[in-house]
Amino acid sequence: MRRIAQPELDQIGRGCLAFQMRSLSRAISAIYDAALSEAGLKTTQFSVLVAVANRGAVRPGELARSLRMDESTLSRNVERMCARRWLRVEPGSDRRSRRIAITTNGIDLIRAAYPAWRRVQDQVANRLGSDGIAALKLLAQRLRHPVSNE
Amino acid sequence: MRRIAQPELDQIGRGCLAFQMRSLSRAISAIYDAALSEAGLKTTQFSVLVAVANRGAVRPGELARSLRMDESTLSRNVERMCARRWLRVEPGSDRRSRRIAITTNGIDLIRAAYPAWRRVQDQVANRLGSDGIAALKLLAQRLRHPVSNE
DNA sequence: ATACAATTATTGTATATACAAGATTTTAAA
DNA sequence: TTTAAAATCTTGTATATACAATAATTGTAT
Repeated sequence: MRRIAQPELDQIGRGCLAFQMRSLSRAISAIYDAALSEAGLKTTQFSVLVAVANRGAVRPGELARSLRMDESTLSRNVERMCARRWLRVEPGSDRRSRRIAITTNGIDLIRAAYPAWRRVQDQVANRLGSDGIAALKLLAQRLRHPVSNE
Repeated sequence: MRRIAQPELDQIGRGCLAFQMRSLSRAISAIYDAALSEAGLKTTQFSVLVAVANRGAVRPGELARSLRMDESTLSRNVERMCARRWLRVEPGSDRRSRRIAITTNGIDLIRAAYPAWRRVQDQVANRLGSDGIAALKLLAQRLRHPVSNE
């Protein structure tokens, strides 16, 4: 088994694309979480809340696909948000499926959190610049649609 | 309190920069985790392992800063990795500080995981393209160093 | 009709993450 | 030197995340 040289190790550490992306995610999430904390919720919760408000009563699986989130992850998130009366789960058309709906409390919470979200969104957008925003879009596209010729 | 219109809601959902970044992080982490699972570790663990191997015995706080990770987060990660005998915590110069070191097992694990990491790194790099990689770098720079004129 | 496959969602278990609150130890100030 | 402040880590608590396993229901093939 070959030895891994020191310069190579350094390249691995700083060069790992997953690490870089996770690092960015942590950084940006911290900024948003700090801004949204005054409204008493987290970034992910805000996203889920808005998604449900946007789509009306929606099946868990469908919502998870839409948010590109694992079903079980969403399930746990919804669980917490139901406990807080921001969401509500109703029986679905099928007896195995369900429908997630937003409550009046949830709608109020979106309204209450919106100013803080707007501020931080503008602030971060400024910080990233238009090319930064474009960079984000590019990455999303590349990760969603793999290049065909390989 | 103003009502938030439907089109605006849609913009909030898909436009939230934190949400986009988290989504990317989930996507890329899933790819790396799948590749590294054959070696029995996760992306973050690999990063921490390599960082420690790279820097030699290092203080927790220093390592956390270097990885841009919360100290408590790192502490918990190290805890798990010590339980697996990949890392070891030694007394530091100070009686309040400590030094994290990699074990022989840890070094072996890096060697064992390296081929899988190399493969997935190349695969994702291909998928992102050189401009994708550049985009990632740009974002990191913008998030680390805020634009001065605002 | 019955047995098997597919759909839909939740639970078990484990890692990742971070804020706030300790617990120790050093340093600095009075 | 006694005491307050700073430094350094870990722990308490909560959320985020996902893979594998389970549970329940519906659809299908024989």
